[in-house]
Amino acid sequence: MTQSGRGRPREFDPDQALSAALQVFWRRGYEGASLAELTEAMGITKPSLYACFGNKESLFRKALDLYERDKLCYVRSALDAPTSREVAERLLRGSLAIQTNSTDPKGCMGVISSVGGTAHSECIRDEIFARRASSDRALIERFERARAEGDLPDHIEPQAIACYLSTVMQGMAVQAGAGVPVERLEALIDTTLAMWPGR
Amino acid sequence: MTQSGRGRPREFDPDQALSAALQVFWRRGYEGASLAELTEAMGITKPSLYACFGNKESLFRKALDLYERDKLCYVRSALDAPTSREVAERLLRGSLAIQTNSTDPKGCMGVISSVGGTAHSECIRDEIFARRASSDRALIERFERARAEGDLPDHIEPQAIACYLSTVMQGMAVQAGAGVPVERLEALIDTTLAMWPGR
DNA sequence: CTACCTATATACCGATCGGTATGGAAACGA
DNA sequence: TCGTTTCCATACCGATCGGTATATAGGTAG
Repeated sequence: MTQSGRGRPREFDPDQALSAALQVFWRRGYEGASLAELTEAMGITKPSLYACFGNKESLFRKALDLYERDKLCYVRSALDAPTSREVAERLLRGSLAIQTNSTDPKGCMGVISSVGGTAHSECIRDEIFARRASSDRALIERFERARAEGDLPDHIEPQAIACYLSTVMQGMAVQAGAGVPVERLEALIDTTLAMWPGR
Repeated sequence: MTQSGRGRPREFDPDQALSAALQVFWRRGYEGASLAELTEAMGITKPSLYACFGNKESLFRKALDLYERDKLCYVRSALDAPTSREVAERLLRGSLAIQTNSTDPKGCMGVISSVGGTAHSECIRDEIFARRASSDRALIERFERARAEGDLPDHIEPQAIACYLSTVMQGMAVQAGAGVPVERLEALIDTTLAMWPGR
């Protein structure tokens, strides 16, 4: 990752290679993605990968950053929705959109990489849990605001409804990863929104 | 697995060994569980394992059978509940009970073993998907009956509400596997049941 | 053109993967 | 007691794991 201008320039585009790595990590999870599959998808050799991205773990973190930046950007705008119901709808439809994209792997990369696996990848799991916790905090705060603004009944706990919504999203990720067709998941979203306890 | 009465009898209890294997598969998933960790937990050597259980895949299937028999037995009785809401409640509380048992691994073994992983374990995934599909079918049929009996409003599609409920359960499994404390998941169940659209 | 620097390609590292061959040790029927 | 049958322990199999040493190819700065 030096690129000082002196010496032979690299022959591949790091952004493009990282994007290819993201696809592999997304489909296989951290441990399921082998160096062989990664380098083949990225179109580079192992020494090039290590020179540019460090090791597998740091490559995964960079891929996770890219994932959040490119695929999870809908979360920010979803939280800006005017009512709690619209927040929920944008989050559900946004996550469904990325989880069933025809060009990307099905399901959620965070779920896929944080479930199961050996003891060697505990720090990876912790990393994902930390990011999820920060996202959950933002959601709770948004629903606290919603209750203050009258979007949610007083008997609804912001933390409970936030936990509920992210549970539905994670369950939807499992379903999408299992190959459940989009139409069924759209019906699932409609069902969820029909029961939403507020504006 | 012969046990014909002739020759030296084995020194371990296959049921006990299988139960230990289930713990490992449950915690690590199919691919995350190594033969080394399995044999150590089971207290036997690799040749004993292969003589008694076949190979890793067939050991996993036997462990999955045991899992369904011992841990998923609540599903049958849950479907016998009188109303749709009670079906949902028993399913949710039953799955939470096994997913947060202090002695067992957290989360759902089916989810853990069907998410991510390499291409070598596709048949394992297919096996789990098939079992899940059969369980989903039973749930849909139960909710069809519920609608016929007036437990569910006519505008609720049995397939949609069944998909919704299993999505919540799978999301809860992800949360439990991520270490979310039981109390929060109990609140999640309460939230879900409070929004349940029927008796 | 030269000296230097960096990327690439190949081959390799020890460790671990799932799975097995082999050689005794132990319990059965006779 | 004897032979047979089965189990167990050890060592090993090729393949793959993540990661790297080495040498050559391909550029830039002077």
